Amino acid sequence: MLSDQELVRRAELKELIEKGFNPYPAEEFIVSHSSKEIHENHEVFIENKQTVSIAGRIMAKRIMGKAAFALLQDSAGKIQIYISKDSIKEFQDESIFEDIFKKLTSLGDIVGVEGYVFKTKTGETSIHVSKFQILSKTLKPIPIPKEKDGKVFDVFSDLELRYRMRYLDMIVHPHVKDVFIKRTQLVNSIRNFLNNKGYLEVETPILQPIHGGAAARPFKTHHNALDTTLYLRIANELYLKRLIVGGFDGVYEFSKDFRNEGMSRFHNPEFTQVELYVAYKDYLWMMNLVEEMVEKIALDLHRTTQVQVGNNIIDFKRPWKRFTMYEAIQAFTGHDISELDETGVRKVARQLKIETDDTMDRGRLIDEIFGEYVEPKLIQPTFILDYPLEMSPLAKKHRSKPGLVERFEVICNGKEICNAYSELNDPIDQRERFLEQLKLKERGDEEAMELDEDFLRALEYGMPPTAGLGVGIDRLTMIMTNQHSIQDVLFFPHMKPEPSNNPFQGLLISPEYQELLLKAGFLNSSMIMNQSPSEIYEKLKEHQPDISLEFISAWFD
RNA sequence: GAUUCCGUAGCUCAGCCGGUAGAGCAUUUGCCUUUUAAGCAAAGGGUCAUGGGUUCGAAUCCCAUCGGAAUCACCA
Repeated sequence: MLSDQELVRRAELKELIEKGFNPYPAEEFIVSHSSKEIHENHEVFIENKQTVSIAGRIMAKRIMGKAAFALLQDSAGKIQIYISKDSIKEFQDESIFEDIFKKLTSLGDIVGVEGYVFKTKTGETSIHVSKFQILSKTLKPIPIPKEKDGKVFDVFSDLELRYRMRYLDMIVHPHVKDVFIKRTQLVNSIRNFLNNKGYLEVETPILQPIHGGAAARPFKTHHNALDTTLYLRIANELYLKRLIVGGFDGVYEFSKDFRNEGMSRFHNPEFTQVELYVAYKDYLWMMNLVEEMVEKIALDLHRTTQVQVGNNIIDFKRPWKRFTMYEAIQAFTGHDISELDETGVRKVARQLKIETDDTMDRGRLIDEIFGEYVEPKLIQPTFILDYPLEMSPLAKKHRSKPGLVERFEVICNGKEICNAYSELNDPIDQRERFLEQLKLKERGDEEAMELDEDFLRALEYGMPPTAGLGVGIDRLTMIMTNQHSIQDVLFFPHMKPEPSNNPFQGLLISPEYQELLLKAGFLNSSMIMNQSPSEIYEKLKEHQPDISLEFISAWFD
């Protein structure tokens, strides 16, 4: 069903065609200036009565009989146009104003105009239009907010619709684009930084027969020709390390990774990391690189190391604070757990009112204490180093502290933004760590890592000592652009699939029974699949007594 | 998964101790040649998320379902 406004626009479209105007012309429209360029040079342009041509979307229309003002929005901003019977009659037929602009141009339509720059009585730089043309007719009304004295009216604020229809969101809220421009600048900043260091950007498989490199549940798919199971990668770590084995000194990849887990303002099923591996380096060296790189990102994006995030100002200026995990826990809880065994740590955890259970080993307990008492309090970028071995099956054992690995994370604004190790390159130790993971898997840990024989084989051929790093691009972008939710730094955040016009999609049910189902309160396929055939039978019987249970059961096949 | 809140016109929202569905913007028509939330005059537009219950009567009260948001939990 089309709304009255949609019907009106379709009628306008028809009339345009009947009058001989193509509402979607093929020819190039030559744009001479952007709205921004005109505003920036308005004094010169006005003095010279500079002729400009500009294209964009009509965002406001104010008609006063034989003259009118409209706001044109292009990718750079907005500019007012003035169009009247007199302003165009020298170059085009008067009817272009009377019929086309006044009657057949709607808010949201994309138009092209030509004219000279001038200033109105009220002092607004505008274009005095001599030629007007519709370049694309819109069929749906656009929820345009109004603005006066800094107050905004009728903001298009439905988050679901904004995320589902990001194109509409950005038309209506152009500033949304700024976040994404910053995101690309951030990626470019990292890429330039790593390229300047001489590291090679590479691509590795997204479809993997064994999902490795992280602890997470994967998305599973199937390759028909080979009749094998494949997984969307949860990380690319093990492939990049194979490249280090193969002889590259430094490789990195911007990697879309996929994790089949819950969603929140910090989690999207697909997200982006940059991973970097550098041969002959260790995690201490990597800390300096991270500091330098993130400081540079802040400078590239903001020309200062200080970034406003929520109520805090975060300063990325080097050097950042460094704590070992034990030091951090002692600093924030007063407990020194460095010498305690599992029982001792559990006792401390209980004192700190942390819920514990018997499946938690020492490493997990420490992580809980850290996550509860330390992480949320670290606002300024802070290195936490030397993690318990149990939680890091791919990290090298600490050179001097038994039970720990050479690993660091950077915590910023209460969240992890990167993770790095001196990479484990001892193939025998690595095999043992994988076997530990298998034991966890047998105990029901769905996120324990798989044993990857080919990766072990690669290590057996020898991997140089290597430092590795993973940086969460989405979370870093959230901090660098002061966004509260990961959905605000992804153009198209994951959403539940939109209900289609056929609510019973995926089920073989004829239209007459669909009607019956709707009448009985079954609105879509999931509501049907959640019920047993006999439950549905009982309900449908009330509306249509002669229906049979067998008939309904067939829908489930 | 838990708790709380929300779903009324294209957009933003009001109406909710039960009694004929409202406003502004948007849309349509008329007037208006420097307006800027333009103005003035008029008109059209709603299965009040869905299904059921209570009732003489439900947008309003109750139950269930669907969808969304926030916080928490999960995400080493």
